Amino acid sequence: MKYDFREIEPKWQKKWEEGHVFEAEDNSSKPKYYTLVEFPYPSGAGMHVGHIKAYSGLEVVSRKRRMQGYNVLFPIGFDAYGLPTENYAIKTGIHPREVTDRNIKKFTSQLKRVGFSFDWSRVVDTTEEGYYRWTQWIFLKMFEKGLVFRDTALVNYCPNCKVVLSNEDSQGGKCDICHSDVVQKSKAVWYLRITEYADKLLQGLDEVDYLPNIRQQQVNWIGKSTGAYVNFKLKEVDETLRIYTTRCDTLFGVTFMVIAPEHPIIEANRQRISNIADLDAYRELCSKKTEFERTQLTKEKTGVRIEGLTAINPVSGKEIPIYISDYVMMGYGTGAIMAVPAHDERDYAFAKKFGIDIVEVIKGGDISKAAYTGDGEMINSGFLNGYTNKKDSIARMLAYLKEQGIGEMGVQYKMKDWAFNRQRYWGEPIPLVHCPKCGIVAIPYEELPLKLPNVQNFAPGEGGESPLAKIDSFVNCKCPKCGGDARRETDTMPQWAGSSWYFLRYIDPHNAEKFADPEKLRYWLPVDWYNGGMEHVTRHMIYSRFWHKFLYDIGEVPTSEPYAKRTAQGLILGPDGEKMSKSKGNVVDPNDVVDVYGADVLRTYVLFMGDYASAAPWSENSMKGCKRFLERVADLTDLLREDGGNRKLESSFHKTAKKVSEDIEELKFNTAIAAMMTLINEIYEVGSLTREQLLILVRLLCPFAPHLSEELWEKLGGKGFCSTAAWPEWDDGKTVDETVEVAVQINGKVRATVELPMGCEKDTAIGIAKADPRIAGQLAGKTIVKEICVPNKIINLVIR
RNA sequence: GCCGGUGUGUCGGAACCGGCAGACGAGACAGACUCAAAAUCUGUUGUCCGCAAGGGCGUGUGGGUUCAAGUCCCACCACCGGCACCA
Repeated sequence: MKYDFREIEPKWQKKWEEGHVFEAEDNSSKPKYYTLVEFPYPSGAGMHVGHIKAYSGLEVVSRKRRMQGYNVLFPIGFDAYGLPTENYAIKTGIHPREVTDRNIKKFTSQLKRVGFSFDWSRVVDTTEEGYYRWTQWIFLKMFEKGLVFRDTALVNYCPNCKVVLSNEDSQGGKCDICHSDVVQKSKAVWYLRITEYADKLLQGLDEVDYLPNIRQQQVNWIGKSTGAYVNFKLKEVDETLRIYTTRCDTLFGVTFMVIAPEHPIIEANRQRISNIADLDAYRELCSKKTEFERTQLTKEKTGVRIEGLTAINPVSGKEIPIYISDYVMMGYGTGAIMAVPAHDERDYAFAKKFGIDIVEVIKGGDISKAAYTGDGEMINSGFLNGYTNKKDSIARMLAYLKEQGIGEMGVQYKMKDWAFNRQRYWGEPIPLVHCPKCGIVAIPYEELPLKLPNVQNFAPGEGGESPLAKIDSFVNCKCPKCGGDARRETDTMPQWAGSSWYFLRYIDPHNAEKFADPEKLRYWLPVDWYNGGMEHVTRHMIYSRFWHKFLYDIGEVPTSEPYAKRTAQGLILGPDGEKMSKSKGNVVDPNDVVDVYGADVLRTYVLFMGDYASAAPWSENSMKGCKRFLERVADLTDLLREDGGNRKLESSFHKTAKKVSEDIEELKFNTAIAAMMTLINEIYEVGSLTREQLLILVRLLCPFAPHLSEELWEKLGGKGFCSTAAWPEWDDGKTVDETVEVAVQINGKVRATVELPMGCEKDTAIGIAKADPRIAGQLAGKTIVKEICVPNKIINLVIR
């Protein structure tokens, strides 16, 4: 058959659409399967081949599941709120709504051209009122349950984008959007109390099947540490300085304390501190540093001693100095530490620089040279002397602290609460009102959605306030509680809000009464398989798990975890092996590929190019190999014979069906395709095949190259759509050949191969092997010391 | 520094539970077809010695376990990703 993709691809895309072939059924007796891919941000640049790879994986799984008789939900949508669109709007004056609609249109047509089997009747757009109404609704539920709070705090602020960033969005001290340096700024911001869910998010990982590296990254991100809080009495005032430590058993070795420059105890004791001017100068210096600079200066320790405040070591009773230093962070623990210079590298460096005593409490190192951080016998530690096990000494000290009322066990997380607002226009309005009398008041649920007003100027204000602050008609309102004059919150939600629950909306996208019908949620949840990029593992994944767990706790969803299984695809690199980027000019546009090679070749190639989870460079030549493969499949129609059945081919078909079926489940698409290539190479060698055999191959190929498969299916008189035909079964018994080639080794080196009947007995096999002339030659005049025979695998004769 | 991962031909990459390393694809070389090129088809293609038969060496490095190691163990090196003065 002639392979004319330009004709067959649009033909089948149209037929699928008209036949509603890929739409999920709502009231089905079939088992369900929910496959989810990360919905794209509709950028102006259009789709990228990376999107194609990201979607092709579960596309294949979804198509296979349908053929296996599942009711499959494989939806798509658009995560359309976000800065790039807004920045583009500011530059061009075109409204973000218009830009978004245009981009979504572009993405839709590109996705359809590739023939993805998405359920297009369930498309979700996070910027639509019918959608963000429910984003606001969930937010209000969180507000109601006390998970939303406002705080003035040091926040990550991007001076270029003029927005507050969450920790997750400012990794490495760089703004995630524009990559400029993030600075610390004191600001009133909204937070979601995600830390309240830290433990649940950690424990939930045991219930799900995530790739190990994904799981590990989340564990690290949550960063749970178990330790103790200890209260240090101050000499001059009746106050205590509370610290957090993971090694409370080293308390006898504490010779000084360090607090973060922002620690409130300084403000509280200004009059008492004799060198307050020095402290202020140091604090001023720190506040100017970016987070990045602060964390990069790992070698040289700086700090200032607080004159006028002295702490007392609660176990030794000794007076110890207190310093401020920027190596202690206000955002972790209590913002204060007990320093044990003998057994902590940072404290050691600080003590050396400031000439502070170093007291050894764990034997094993040489503290005149360096801090010793290993294990060993406790010394100089009163009642802890002689302990050699860290666990025991910590337990003993914890008991003591509790008994004396000076401390207790504590848990800390690296994860921080989620800064949940942006001073931007293109986002969900936060449905809260500031009332001079009542404080912060939620707007009533019935008034949702709180619509984003239409504005002309999208630029943020110079003072970093939201463009919405300039719209009086939006800002001025009545307090829902007391009816008095009030002002609306003018910040909007961050980009990650809409994507935190979109997988729920797909289940019931047109519901105007609820975010989704509970019955439908019960049927479809959890998502059976979620695939996306590694870059979302610590942000979107954590956020959406948090929202879902919250909804579970208030009885709105039936499962505690949203995603049963999570995998990630690797990047597609440019032909030069570098990450694709506009500036490098190495970006491949999927449209260009489809124009020249067709969608089926593109789809097959992105899955064939390498291990799905690893990065691999684009190679047009390699793609040509996939084109040849599909052409050779199309040409198989020339080899059809009634008697084309050949014993060898029959087992090859069974083997291929098994291999393709199993590999798809493990995301090993490259070897699945290789198996089909091997099969057609064999068919060409044999020279003929039957119609039934070709129909098997066509169905195996269908998830990868569905247009060609449909065309062949139709040509061969298959019933209905190939896409809904039954997935080929295989017979394990028939995947086995009658004979096997077994390698015969002498002293571990292969010297011959012999053809043996499958399952041949050991003695017989060795007999045949010895009879082989080449083996016999080697054995002449030697003694056989050992004979090893693994049936159907190998024979090894050890001789002397 | 900590956590995770990777290291195999010229390239992308295969290899189940330890059992013939290099499947499949690309590239290269040779041949067929062609006036020619492209496309297509056939063959060769880890490396070294050899006319050949055959043999030696080969999965980042060094050791080890085993009849047998890309695969297991120990030590190290390089690269990639994430976190990072986290107390």
